[in-house]
Amino acid sequence: MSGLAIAGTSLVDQAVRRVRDHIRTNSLRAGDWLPGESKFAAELGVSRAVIREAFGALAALRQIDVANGRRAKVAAIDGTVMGTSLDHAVATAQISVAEVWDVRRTLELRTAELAARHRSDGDARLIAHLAMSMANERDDLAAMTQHDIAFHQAIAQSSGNALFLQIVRSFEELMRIAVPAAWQTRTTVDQRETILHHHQAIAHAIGDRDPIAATEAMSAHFDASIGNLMRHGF
Amino acid sequence: MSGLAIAGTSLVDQAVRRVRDHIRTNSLRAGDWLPGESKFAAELGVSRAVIREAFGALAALRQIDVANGRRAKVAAIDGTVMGTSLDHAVATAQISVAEVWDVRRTLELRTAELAARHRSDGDARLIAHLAMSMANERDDLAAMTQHDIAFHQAIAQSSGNALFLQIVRSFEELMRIAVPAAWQTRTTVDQRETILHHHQAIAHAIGDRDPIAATEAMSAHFDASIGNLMRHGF
DNA sequence: TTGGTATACCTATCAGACAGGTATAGACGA
DNA sequence: TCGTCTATACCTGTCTGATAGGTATACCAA
Repeated sequence: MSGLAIAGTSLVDQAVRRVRDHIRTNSLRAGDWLPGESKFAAELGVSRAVIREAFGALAALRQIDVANGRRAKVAAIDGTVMGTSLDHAVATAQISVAEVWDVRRTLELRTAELAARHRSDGDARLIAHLAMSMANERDDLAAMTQHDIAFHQAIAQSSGNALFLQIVRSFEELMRIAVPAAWQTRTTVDQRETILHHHQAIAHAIGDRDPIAATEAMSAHFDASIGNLMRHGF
Repeated sequence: MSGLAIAGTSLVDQAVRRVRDHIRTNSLRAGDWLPGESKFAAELGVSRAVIREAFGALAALRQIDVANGRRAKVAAIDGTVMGTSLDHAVATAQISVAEVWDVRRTLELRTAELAARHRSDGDARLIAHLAMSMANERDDLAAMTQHDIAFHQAIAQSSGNALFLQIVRSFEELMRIAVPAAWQTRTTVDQRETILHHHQAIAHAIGDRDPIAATEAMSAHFDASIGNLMRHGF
């Protein structure tokens, strides 16, 4: 009706591109406001429904935040996008947990190394505290899982590289399922103590600002954990 | 009006969850069909507009494919989601190119190692061919960039781990800008030859099934490339 | 100056309508 | 009997217009 359809792209796609361009052209930063839906609708000569779908798509990608009553704003970075993608890929059997864990291992050997180099004193305290909490609450599976996840994220945070943190965060959903499952395959007290010691060894190495030891401790940790996962056919 | 609003979640959010649940509950795989929009609308007691926005959100996340006239189907995995997230994060200054490149380096040292272990003969041929193409077309910046990107993706492909490939693919957009930029900071013939030799060394190591040499060659490659990027304040 | 309220603006959702793409059952010819 | 073509039912893409309800701000009163 109104507006020429450009080469096979839907109006919604064009709207998405227009909003992205607006962000780039005006060098908007996280927290900055966008014009309202009607503004974009009028500008593109399309109905508000089209812009709504475009906003919805960008909100799904966590590039903008929308809320009832107020205008949309540019969103702060958020690892949940990659997280939900991973979940979907695993749920539809396009990627195996073993493959995800290999990627995790690769990244977390590096975050351990970087954390050992760049940690602040507060970082070191938090990491040590989380390793200790895991040991203290070894009988509360849910609490221990939570600490385990926080432990790995704290290390990524200490690496000083925001992207590592976001990616490690995206593993959270999968860890929430896989960590307790792996823990329950460890039937002897010995096996469980080994895992807890690994965490403390990592914390110590980072506390000592020893990158090599940190990498090795993390490597040993993954060898033990992943080996177990694989043996149980995850 | 119709349907109780559950604790602050919008109807669209509920619809998104419902569709995701449908996929999981029925163990749908990539390519499988979903019910039509009206079916979901009737089931949830909401208007079709709500379902459309939900479908749009999932399509933006590449979890489903929608097209005019036919029902939506479960989408095959696609690294562009993380790619657009990266672009957005970099464009809004939430992540620096240096941070992305550190992550790239970390992952690609591993893909080089895995490729050396798991490559097929066809993989090795393709990788060697791309390294040679880069050298042959060293004067055509666009063609060389394309081959460079394909080279790194071919290695990730040869790793045998689909997730590595998807993540490496997500760097494509950034590489398309950064690779030519970096190339133009290399003013002497020597500097450029070095980069080309690095690529061929990687290809050889993978061809020789030598994981250690492959890792080292990739490491040397990144040292040279990133060092250059950093010095020019990217 | 302070505090509260009316109001303008904005998003969330609905209902109904129409245009145009896809797929398939059934008609038709070989 | 089998292949090919077409009419049709179903589906998505988009529009219009309307209502409900959340937010923020200008303005008035104390």
